[in-house]
Amino acid sequence: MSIENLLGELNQSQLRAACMPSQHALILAGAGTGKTKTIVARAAYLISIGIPAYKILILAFTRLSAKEIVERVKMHLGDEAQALQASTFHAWCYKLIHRAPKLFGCQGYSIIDQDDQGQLFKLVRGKVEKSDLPAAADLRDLYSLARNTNQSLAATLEKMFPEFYPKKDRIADIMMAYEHRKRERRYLDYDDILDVVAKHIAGSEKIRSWVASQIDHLLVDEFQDTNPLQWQLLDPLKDDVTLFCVGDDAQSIYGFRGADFQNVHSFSSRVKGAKILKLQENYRSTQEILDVSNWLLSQSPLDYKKTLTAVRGCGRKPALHTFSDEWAEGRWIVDDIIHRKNDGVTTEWRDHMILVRSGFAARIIEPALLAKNVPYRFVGGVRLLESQHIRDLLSALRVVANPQDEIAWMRFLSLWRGVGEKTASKIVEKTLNLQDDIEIIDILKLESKLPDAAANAIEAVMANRDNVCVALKSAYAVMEKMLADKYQNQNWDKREKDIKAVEKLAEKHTSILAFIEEYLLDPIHSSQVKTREIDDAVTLTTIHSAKGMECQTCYVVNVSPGAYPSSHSIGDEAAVEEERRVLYVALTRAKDDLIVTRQVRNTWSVRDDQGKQPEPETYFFNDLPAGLFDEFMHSRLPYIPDINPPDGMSGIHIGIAI
DNA sequence: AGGCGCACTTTTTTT
DNA sequence: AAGTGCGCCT
Repeated sequence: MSIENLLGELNQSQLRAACMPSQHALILAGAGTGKTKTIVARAAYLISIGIPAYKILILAFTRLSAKEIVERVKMHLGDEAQALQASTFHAWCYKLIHRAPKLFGCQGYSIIDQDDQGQLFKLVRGKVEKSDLPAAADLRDLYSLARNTNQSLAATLEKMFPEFYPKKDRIADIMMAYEHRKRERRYLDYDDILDVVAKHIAGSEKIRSWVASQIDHLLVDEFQDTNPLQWQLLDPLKDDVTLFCVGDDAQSIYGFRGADFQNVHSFSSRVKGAKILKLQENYRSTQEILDVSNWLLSQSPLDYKKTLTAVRGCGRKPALHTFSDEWAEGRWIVDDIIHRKNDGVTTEWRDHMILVRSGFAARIIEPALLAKNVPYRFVGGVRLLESQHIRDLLSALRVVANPQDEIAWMRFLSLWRGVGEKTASKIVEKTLNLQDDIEIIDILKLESKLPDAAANAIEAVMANRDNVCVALKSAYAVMEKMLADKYQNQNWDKREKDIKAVEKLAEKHTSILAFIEEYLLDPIHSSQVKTREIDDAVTLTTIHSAKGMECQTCYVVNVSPGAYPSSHSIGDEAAVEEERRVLYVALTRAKDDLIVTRQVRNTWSVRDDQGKQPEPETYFFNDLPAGLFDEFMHSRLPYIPDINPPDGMSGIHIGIAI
């Protein structure tokens, strides 16, 4: 295909955006209006008028969508687009640091992920009463949000954990201790990756112009989900780099990570001479689906100024099904998929997408899919390198690659029987300042509490430090027994398969650190590994991971009172509005059929002392107008939002279709 | 003291 | 599935 074909597929506003002169632009594009298509066309257009592909950088939100955009451009232009780059903000910044570590003051640093960050907070927080200070994970989230939003610790604390506000001085001490420890151990956490680059770009003209010289055009997808820290990265480049930002403020769903749609609303005042364009025609869905989505937004106190119109016109009416409990809901969805495929409503498994709010919620759907042998892939589950057993194994590699890696040492040492937190930290004190392999092994062998296998595992990795795959295999050979014992009652069979998968991934790498860092920033999901060979499968996904996706038939699960909005958000208007947008994103994924399901009772919603659910007055479907959905009741209980189940009957009702 | 095993809760969302 | 609390063991 050629550039002419590609541009020929665009409507007038898309074409105007794609073929803009070299000038800053913000494209406000509603759901399904061809956002990705426009970015693809823009990149292809720029290349076609002679901009070198390597001088175009596309920043997308996930690596999946980055990859997709590049592939689509390549499909149209072929070799010309070979050098086109697309990545996430994190991957882009990491590459810069990696290319010039000295320039950014990060020589010899290694990246730690969220889990490691939590471990480090645990170390510096120490053991205290649970009510005395926030948990380590909460301290980490607090720290991260403050950085991503460029706000003070005090302000962030007041918003996030007001009950701990009086302890802000002690919490500040912990933050300082964390930063000190992090520097000392030469760790970079996820936020550091962006922060380090942002600070250096802002602080050094030399660095700024070096970065700017690599890029002529910067195309940013999902702009509504960028946060102030990310804007700090873009802002200093705008005199040399042309920005093309695409977003939809009605789809901003990353507030918990500091996403700030000020980045959208203030664009024209921040970027002088910026052109603002709008894409309003929806090509994805039928009008009935958009009616529901439009209605949801119209109920908001915020004015999104969005009413999508379907170019495709009318189709089938969305359905709303109510069940007595989540198991009946899950079973029905799977049966419905099977019926649709059998009846020829759809032809492939891949024509179906099940959207859940949380990875946890998918655990109800998965067994139902498995029970009926429906092939599926789960997007947004546990990432391979995040699972405990993989981290256990990798800790042996990490301490060899970087003997200063305290977190990895702690994990590796505490794996062995007889060694807990205290003994491990005593051993770490001795090994931490050593660089020499032989000295480290000697120390480990002298520890009476540590089994010989521990030293053997490290020795095996040291002997193969330049071949990750062999290092992994030899470490596993020594650690297998211990790991099998540790996880004997926790799906060891499944975990063992993951380990084999990691060994396979390692084949493509030599350096241990490069291997780990690639998959930290570019995560592989464990379910992806298992089902890679199946290419026709139902997609099961969290709504957050479904951004940018679309599907013929979409099931939006558990749109129950207490879930939309989640009872955790009630009382916080901004949080409730974000939940509304989450639901909006879910509804607008559907092309032909939208099926919303819910439960009479929501098992997980917060209850008060009497076991009653909170007043569901904020439930998004409270004032649902008749006629938007075809409604179906599968429960013997009538649908009453705030119901107290009679004693002894909770959760045992089997749904009967009426 | 330190570690282990058991029972218990408690789950947003992601780079 | 993983974190936390508690009592018992070495």
